[in-house]
Amino acid sequence: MYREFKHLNLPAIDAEILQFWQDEKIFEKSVEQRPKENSFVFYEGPPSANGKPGIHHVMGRTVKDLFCRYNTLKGFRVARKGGWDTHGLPIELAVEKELGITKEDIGVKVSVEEYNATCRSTVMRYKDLWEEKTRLMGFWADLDNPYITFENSYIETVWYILQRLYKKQTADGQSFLYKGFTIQPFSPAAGTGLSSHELNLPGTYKEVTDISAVAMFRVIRNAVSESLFDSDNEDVRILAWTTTPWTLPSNVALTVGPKIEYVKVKTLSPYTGAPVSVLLAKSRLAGYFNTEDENQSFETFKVGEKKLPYQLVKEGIKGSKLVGIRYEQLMPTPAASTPELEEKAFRVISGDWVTTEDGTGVVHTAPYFGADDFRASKAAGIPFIGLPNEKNQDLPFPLVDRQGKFVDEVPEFGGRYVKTEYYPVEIQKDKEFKPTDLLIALRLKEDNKAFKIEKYKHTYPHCWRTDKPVLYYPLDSWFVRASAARERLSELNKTINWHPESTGTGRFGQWLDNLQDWNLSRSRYWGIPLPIWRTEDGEEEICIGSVMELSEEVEKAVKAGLMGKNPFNPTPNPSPAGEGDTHSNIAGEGVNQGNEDRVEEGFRGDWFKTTSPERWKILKEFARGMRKSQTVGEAAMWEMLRDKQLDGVKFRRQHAIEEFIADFVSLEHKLVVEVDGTIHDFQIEQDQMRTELLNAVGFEIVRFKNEDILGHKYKVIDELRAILKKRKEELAKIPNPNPQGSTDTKENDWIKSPSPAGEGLGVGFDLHRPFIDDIVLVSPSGRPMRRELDLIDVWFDSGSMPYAQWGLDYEKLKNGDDKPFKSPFEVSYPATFIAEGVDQTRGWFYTLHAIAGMVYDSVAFKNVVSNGLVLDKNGEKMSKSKGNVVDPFETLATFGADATRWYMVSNANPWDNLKFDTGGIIETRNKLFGTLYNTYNFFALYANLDGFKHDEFNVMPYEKRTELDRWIISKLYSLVADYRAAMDDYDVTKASRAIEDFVDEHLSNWYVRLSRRRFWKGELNEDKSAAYQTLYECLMVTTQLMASVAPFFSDWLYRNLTAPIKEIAKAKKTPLRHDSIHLSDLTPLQPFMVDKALEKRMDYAQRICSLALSIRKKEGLRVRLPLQKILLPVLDKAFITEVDGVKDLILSEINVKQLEYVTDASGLLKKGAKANFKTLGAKLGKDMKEVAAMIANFSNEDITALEASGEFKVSVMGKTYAITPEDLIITTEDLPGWKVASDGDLTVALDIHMSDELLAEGMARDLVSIIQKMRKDKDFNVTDRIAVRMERHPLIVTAVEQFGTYIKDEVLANSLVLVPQDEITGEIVELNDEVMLTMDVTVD
RNA sequence: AGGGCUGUAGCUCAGUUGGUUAGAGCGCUACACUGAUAAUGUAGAGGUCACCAGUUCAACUCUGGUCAGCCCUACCA
Repeated sequence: MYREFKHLNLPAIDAEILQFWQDEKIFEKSVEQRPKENSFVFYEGPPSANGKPGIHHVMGRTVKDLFCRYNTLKGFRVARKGGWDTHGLPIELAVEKELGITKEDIGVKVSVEEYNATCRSTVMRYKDLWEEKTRLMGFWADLDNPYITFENSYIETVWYILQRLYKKQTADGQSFLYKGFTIQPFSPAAGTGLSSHELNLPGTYKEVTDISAVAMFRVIRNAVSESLFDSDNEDVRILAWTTTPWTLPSNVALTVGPKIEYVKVKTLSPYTGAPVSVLLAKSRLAGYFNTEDENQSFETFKVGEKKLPYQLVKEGIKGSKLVGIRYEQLMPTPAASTPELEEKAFRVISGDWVTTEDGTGVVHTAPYFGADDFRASKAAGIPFIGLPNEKNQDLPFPLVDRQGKFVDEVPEFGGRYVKTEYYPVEIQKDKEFKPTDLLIALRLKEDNKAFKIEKYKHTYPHCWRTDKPVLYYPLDSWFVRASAARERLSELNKTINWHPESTGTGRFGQWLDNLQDWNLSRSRYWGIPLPIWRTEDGEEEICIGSVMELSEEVEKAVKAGLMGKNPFNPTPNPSPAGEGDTHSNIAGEGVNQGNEDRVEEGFRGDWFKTTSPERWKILKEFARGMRKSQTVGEAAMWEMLRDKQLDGVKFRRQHAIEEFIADFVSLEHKLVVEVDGTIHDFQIEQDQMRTELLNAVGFEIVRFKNEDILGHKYKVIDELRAILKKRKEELAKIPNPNPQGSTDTKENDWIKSPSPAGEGLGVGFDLHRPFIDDIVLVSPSGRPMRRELDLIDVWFDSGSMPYAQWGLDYEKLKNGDDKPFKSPFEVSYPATFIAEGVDQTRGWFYTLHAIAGMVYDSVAFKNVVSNGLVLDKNGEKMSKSKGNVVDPFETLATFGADATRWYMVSNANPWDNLKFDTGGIIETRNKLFGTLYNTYNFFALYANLDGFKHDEFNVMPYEKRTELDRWIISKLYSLVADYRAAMDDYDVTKASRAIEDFVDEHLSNWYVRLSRRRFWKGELNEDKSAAYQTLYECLMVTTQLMASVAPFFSDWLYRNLTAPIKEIAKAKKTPLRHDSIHLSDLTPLQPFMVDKALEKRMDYAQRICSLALSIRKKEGLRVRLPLQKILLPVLDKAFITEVDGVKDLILSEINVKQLEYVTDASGLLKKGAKANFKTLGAKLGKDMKEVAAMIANFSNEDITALEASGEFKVSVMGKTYAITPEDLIITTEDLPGWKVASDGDLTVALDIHMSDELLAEGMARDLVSIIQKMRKDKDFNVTDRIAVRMERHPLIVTAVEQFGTYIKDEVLANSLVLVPQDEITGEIVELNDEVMLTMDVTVD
């Protein structure tokens, strides 16, 4: 039996199928049953579980899931390893908000350890919700073994990638990973760079009034500039405007817009009256000159007057013509002068970004203090101005230091702050005080270098913390030299199949073409540390590529005495020199046996115990609270001790030891430093006891009072130094008190943070800060190297995912494998397909591409679908503040996953923004799922009645089936072809719409409607069996095609359809043996099943029926009333054969007795002709219109003549054209005397004359209809036989007499009796609006 | 500011290499059908294809510009 259902309940289906998938491990099977070597590689872009999943994630993941499922059906093995993105600013910000701290407080109020531990616990906060959503929406991914970006194995693989970049060199020997600088927002007041996020905080941009200056740069006369000079002694200057006069000493270039038109104006210097010729953009003239003053006398001008006479002497100078002109440096700093600068700088260069909205159309360019300036100068090969830098000849120190002061070498202004706000308030208020910008402006005036000095109001960014202006300033960063790979990346991109294409060529392609170096550095805490260790002077450095390598380097450092112990024990790869082993294997062994001076750092071994883990936890909580309420003295002390400031000794703050919390403690020196606030005066006894107990476990205690610290800082430090030295010596003498203990280092060792389970090296050691910062390596020359404190951009994390998701394989690494990643990397690279939001274009898409391109000269993905945003139904972005966010759980629970998924991909292309409207889901549910469900139920109902069971071994050959059957089969396989083509092209919208169309238009509304009779009429004969088989096949194939987008419903339907034959199918291993549709093989293309001619025929039938029905409608002739004849004008010979094939269908559908064709010969047709513009256009050109009008006026005879002769000549304006039948579209306009309707080239005419017989038959049908209705109202079973008695009404007598048998047959009546009116009881029914009659229907 | 996407019926969307009646579904109005019935059919109303200019015999379609919405990037002398 096939299962039958009362109502469609998609959420219930979801639940049933989810359970089934879980019980039977369908996902796992669907992957594993496919051969490994036939892999379709998918990469999951890792989401962050830090935020709750939204409805847009359902969108993104639907796209991902459906192509994976589709390719699974196609026979590919599609592994989908899940992943989690765990680093990054959003997480840090969330943690900071939670802890109530700012970035500045990290390491002060909260230790880096704690901070990172909180990050670690926060990132997975909503993991459960994510997993639940993933499950409920039917996104198949392996979430049991996800890659997690904070795990050591992930981190070390990223290191490996970084190391490859570090080792890779450009043609001219530059490393792909280098330290450089960029111009970044910088707050001298806070002494820190600001992230763009910080710059976007509200209130950052403030309106301020600055001194602006238009400076005059004197042009040097030479071959390039010659054309600008009119006379020998002419003083030609270029005008450039700035709102930051303090950057003028750093000017190295003037930037002009290449397309902007410039003019030369003869005038006088407003402040000195000296004659001068100035260059500026033509459109900016009005900003500096008044037309009234044009050509006024120069003689009468006096300095200080407003009316400045001028003369326009040269126009039409394109900016590009000015490029290369040299000028005199405006404000030289002799100490900064170099031959290179003199040779290459102080030139006019070109920049597209120059505008003429403000200023003079010439931009003063000081590369150290503006990002655009920096780029433009670099591109033009202009050196930067500044003081000599021994370490890097190419990059001198800027003329402004990090405090925001001019360096001393700057004449006249050295030592001055560049912005007024940086001065203490008292100084700013001083009457004599003048802003530096003003002083500079005055100097320019005096030197005849200023054209206009004025106050200027504009918005300027301010540091949100100090409220003081921000400077753009060069800051150190590590970069990936992506610009060196620009062309190659661009080339590789052209091989990628983008959806939509425009993203690949447009947004992404253009971005690649203008690729800048990738700034990797982030001065943060929670992220992957940069694996570069450097000596203090930066001369020696090492880039680490694995934990194994790090371990080896640590071994060297241990031997050199820079590290106490290697935390990466056991070393799988012992250092070649055997002696290293003695003090690296077993904890505690040998470390402190002599050799006292080498111990400077952490990892002194495990011989000290602090307190029990349980107790420690409680104390830690307590200590955290204490940190927040520290005393002034404690704060001051911490300022001195933190970050190993005191001789590199690591101090911990508020650390728990045994039962106590020590204010400060150096564990390696076993020294506790207590700072006594006022409360200690009242608890002398407790303090005493505490001291004794701590002494007992080997700690020494020093106490300071608040006032000691506040008053005599340096004395305190000196004292501490002395004590530390003493402690060191003492400790060296004490043998290890607990050599056997602490083997259980995982539990006890505070060094180790809760590191996730991993494998291999360094388990238990967290590669994050601060722990990694404790590792000191030794340089080849024997000097200590410390880690560069930067973290890397989290985008690098996710871009490394193709490699890091598997981790490093040390065997391969040792063998020098080029791609030393664990299996199954070799069959998992590059990705065949990825999908992500379009906002990832410059995010994940880029980082994947860039890393793969630079590291392996390969693409990382071959096909990519970028999906758009999910907006609310009004097209507005969803946001919590607007309250228009859609809860994905609610949506899934209400409508089910399938309808939601289907709606999302079919309503609009995934890459277009989706206006999410639940109304659309309802529509999808009703139209597609409802229809299909009805169709299935219809099938199940009758199949069960007839005892039909699909038999794979006894299928009727297609050629034996009816026209209608063969038609729907043809349509079905046309759909298969269209669907596969669209899906192979990653166009799921097209594919899903094709299915909708098939199900609704063809299967339900045509095939099932016309076949209904076959299912419920008569015994299970051949024809009926064919109908079942055909419908079964349609349902089966359709549901499989739907399986990718609607995995639940399709599996449910598949299981219902196959349940009755599952046993046999399994036994005989037929295609239907699979338990789940997701394990089946996609229906192959069946070109032989597709019969386009048949489809065309049926299309005729559908259109003819539609036209005939519309005539009936117009004439008020109900369909039950049979008509005698339909006439079809014949336009070409094939038409007759084509329509003949579907003649019976048409006749029964529109209830007409016969069909006749009318040809020209009949003389009945009235034809019309229209120009076929497509063919005529080329022929006629301009005469098109006239000829078209002529053709429209063709008479019947003209057309007939043309058709007969095959040619017709028309002449227009003296030209003669030959028109062939192909140039005309001939239609039948009318059949005089008939009721006619037409659609395009198709016309039908109906004979609407009635006869008694037709009327009787119509009446019989009306009776059938009314009896059927009564059967239904009375809830009879479909198979019940009945007895019918009805009133002998005069209008029905003929019908009953002539068509009695027919009626009985139709309504399954054993008897049909006409009874006089007064003898009948029963219901009074209304027959076709005319007749009221009494009727009695009972089960017989 | 730069780059990208989108703009077609009240709503959601199709619209092939330019070709003369610009389509579908929903919604609305009217009617019909009824052994799929919380379905279905037919008909109707509803469009300056965002706007302007150009190319062309012919533009929703191609080109340029404008406007609006959104996304990404950048923040300016």
